[in-house]
Amino acid sequence: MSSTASQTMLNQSLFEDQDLSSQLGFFPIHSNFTSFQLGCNQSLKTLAMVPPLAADAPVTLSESFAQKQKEEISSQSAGSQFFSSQRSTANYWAWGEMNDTMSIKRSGGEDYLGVTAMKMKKIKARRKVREPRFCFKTMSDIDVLDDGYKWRKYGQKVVKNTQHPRSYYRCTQDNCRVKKRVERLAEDPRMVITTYEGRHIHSPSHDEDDSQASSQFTNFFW
DNA sequence: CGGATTTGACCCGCGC
DNA sequence: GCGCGGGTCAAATCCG
Repeated sequence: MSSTASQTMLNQSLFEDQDLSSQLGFFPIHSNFTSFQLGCNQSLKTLAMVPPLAADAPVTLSESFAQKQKEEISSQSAGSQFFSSQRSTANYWAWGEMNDTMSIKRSGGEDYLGVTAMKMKKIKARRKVREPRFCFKTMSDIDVLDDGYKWRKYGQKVVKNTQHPRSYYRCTQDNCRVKKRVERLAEDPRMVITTYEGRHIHSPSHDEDDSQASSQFTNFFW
């Protein structure tokens, strides 16, 4: 329960903090996902890459950097108010477009990715404001993961330099403009990349509508 | 028959 | 200004 709750918090903070300039807090690096990205307007950044394939796999990415970040963040542990203890995960390491606003924190043998602010690339002034986006990678045979919402496909496109098409979906709920796209990673077709854009104005609707008793999965991220 | 999917056309932002 | 490429539209088609 506590785990799910804070995962949801993470998700909400990603979406509500549209300019990504204020504190986003810490979140546990979860074993289900191999990467996180969040975006705003034109910018989409990789926040974290997880994990080594096996728990005992060697850490290949900038351990010294991670150590430095851990030390830095431990001196400003006030940020940990965002999330309390989480279930443990294996020994994952985070990396990404690291800058001084992102860090790794270890607490009780668990790893957290800290995002206190995002350094955005320069964003041109634009009239059209894109919805914030959230994207993750999963290893799955299934392209369209069941996330509790109902989607209608409205397009498919072959993107250059990839052999797998990208599919575009829209939430079927009236007035809900949430979109998602699904594609397979060119370098590793076992990986599915799912990108969500926007925020649902309603709760997940499965066929057998148990809206209140929604499972852990339905509110895992949104 | 109605809703979902397919798919080529169209749109539009961006870089050159 | 032009072409490229990604995103969307919508008519045709599929399917339960």
